[in-house]
Amino acid sequence: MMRTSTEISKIIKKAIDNAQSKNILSNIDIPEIIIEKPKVESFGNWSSSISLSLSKQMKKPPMLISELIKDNIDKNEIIEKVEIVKPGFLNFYLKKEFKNKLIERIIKEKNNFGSNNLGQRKKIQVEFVSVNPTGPVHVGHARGAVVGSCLSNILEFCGFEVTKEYYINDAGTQIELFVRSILHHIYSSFNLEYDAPEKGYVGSHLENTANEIISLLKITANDSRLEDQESIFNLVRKSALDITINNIKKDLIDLGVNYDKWFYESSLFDTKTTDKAMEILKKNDLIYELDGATWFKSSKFHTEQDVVIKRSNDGGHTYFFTDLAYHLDKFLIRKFDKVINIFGADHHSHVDRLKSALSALEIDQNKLNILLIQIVHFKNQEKVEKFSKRSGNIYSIRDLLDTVGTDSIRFNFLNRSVDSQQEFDLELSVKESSENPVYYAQYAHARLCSILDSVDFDYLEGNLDLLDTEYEKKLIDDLDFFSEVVVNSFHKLQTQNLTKYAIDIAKDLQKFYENCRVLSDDLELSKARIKLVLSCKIVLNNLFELLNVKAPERM
RNA sequence: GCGCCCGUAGCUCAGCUGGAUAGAGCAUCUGGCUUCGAACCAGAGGGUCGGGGGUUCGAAUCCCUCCGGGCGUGCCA
Repeated sequence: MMRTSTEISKIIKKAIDNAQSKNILSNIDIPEIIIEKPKVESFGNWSSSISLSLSKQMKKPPMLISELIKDNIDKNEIIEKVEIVKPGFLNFYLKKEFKNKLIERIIKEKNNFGSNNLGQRKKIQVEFVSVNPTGPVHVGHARGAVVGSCLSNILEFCGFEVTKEYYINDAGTQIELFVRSILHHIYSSFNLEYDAPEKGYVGSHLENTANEIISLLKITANDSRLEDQESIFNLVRKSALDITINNIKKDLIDLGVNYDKWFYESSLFDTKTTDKAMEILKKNDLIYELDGATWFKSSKFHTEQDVVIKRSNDGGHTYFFTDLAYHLDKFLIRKFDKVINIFGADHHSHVDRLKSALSALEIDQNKLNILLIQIVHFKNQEKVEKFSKRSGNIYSIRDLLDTVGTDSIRFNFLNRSVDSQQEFDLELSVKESSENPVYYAQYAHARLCSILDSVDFDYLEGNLDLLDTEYEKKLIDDLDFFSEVVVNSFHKLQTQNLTKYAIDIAKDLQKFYENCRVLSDDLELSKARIKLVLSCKIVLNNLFELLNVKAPERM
C-alpha cells in the first residue's frame, strides 16, 4: 500500500507532465516532489512547496506555477481540494472517502499497519553496545542499547531481515587485565601472592565476581589448582566471562534490549578469519613492520595515520585488527547487505579506520553505516557523575532500572537525537516519573482501551461519514501520518520523530476524548467513533511496539 | 594544533535534504471533575534560534569566521 504522500507526489508529477506536454510549463527535469505535513491545520492535510523551487528554472512566479499544476491535476480518488497560498504553496485536502478507507484499512491490517517493504527482505545487521565483558553495562551504554534496539524494530517494520548482534571482546588486553585482577583477589583472599596487574580492575564488582568464582569453582585454601597459574587463569577466565556476559544479557533484557547473536571475538581466531584478513592485507601490500610492531597502511585510504595491528611489546593483535576481521566476517562470509554499527562518540576515531579497512577488503563502504551516540551525563544532585569501570565507580544499567522504570528510560533516550549530548537527571527522573511524556502517551492508550472494553455491540458497520468534528479530523490526519513517520525514521535512522509522534497523537486523543463523547445515545455516531478509537489504538500499539514500550490497558 | 558533535523559552530538548506564524515536556500563573479514566483539558506569560558576515525571492536550517561546551587525536577498547 502506497503512502499518501507518495500518492500525492505522483499526482503532482503527472499534473506537471500534463502541463509540460501542453507547453504551458517549460520542459525541464523535475526534481523529487516532496510532500510534507504542514505545521498548521489550516494549511490542509498535506502540502508541497514544489512551485517555489521550480520558479527560477521555469522563469515563472510560483503562484502561477501552482495554478497551472492545480489546473492539470487528473481526476483521482485522493485529493478533495487544492488550495494555493502565497507565496506559492500547494495545500491538499483529502477526500472523505479516502479517509474512511484509511480507517477501514487500519482495522483490517492491524499489527501490520504502517509497515512497508522498503527493505525487500535484505539482510541487515545492527551491532550495538558491544561493551567489554569486564563488568556490568553501565548507564553510559544504555542509550546506545535502547536506540539500537528501536532502530532494529524500525528496520524490521520496513521489511529488512535484521540481525541484532553484540560483539564480545573476549580476546584482548582488557579481558586479560580483568582476569588477572580477579586472580589477584582470589589469591589474596587465601593469603597467597599474585601480582596485581598495573591498571587493573578494582572495586566491589570485581570482588563480587571473584568471590562468585571462588564458590563456583569451589576453590579452597590449599587448592592444588592454585599452584598452576596458567591453568587456573583459563578456568577463571571462562567463569568470569560466563558470569559477566550472563549479567549483561539479563540487564539488557530488562532494558527491553535483546539480541539475535552474541559474537565472540575469539571465534575469529578459531575460524581463521583473522588469518584470512591478514592474507588479504599482505596480498594487497598493505602491511609493514616498524618499531617492532606490524602496521596497516590505512593512510592509503581514508585515515591520516597508519594503524598498528600487532603490538610490539607482546605481539598481540590490536582491537582494530580483530575488528577488521570481524567486518570481513560480516560482509564477505555472512554476506550482510547492510551493516549498522552503533558506537559511543568516544570511538569516533575508529570510524575512518574501519572505513579504510573496508576499502582494503574491497567492500563497498556504503554498506556500512556508523552511528555515533553522544555521551550521557548523569546528574545527581548538582553533581555530574563520572563513571568508570576500572575505578570501580560504577553506576550500572541495573542501578538505573532499580530507580527508573524501563518505559521511562527508553522513552527518555529515544526522544532525542543521537547527535546531542544528553543530561540525565537521576533525581528528577525518579521524582517526576509520573509526569514523564511516556505516561502521557500510555494514558491515552489506556483510555482508548477503557472505552473499547465497555462496548458490547457490533460497530464495524458504523458509518465513518459521521466523523466530522475538528478533533476527529485531526486524529484521522494523524493516523494518515503514521506510515510517513516510520519511513522518515528509517531514512534518517533516528527515533525521536517516533516519540514526538507518540506525544502528538496522544495529545490529539486527549482533546478528542475531552470533546467528543464516544458512547452516547446516538448509536450510529457511537459506532463511527468506536471505529476511530479502535484504529487509534492499533496505531498506538504499533508505535509502542517499535519503541518497545508497554501499551498498558490500565494504569 | 587538528578532527567529530553540540549551542534554540527559566530547565531538558525537538525542528536543520532552505519555505508559511520557531515547537514540545517540565517549571510558573489562571480556570475546569454528578457524564466513556482529571496520570486529563482550556487559557496566559516566557525567544537577539551563541556573536558577526555571506549565499538566496526566502536562513534556526547552507557557506565562512569568531566565541563557548563536550568527545577524540598511531601499538586500551
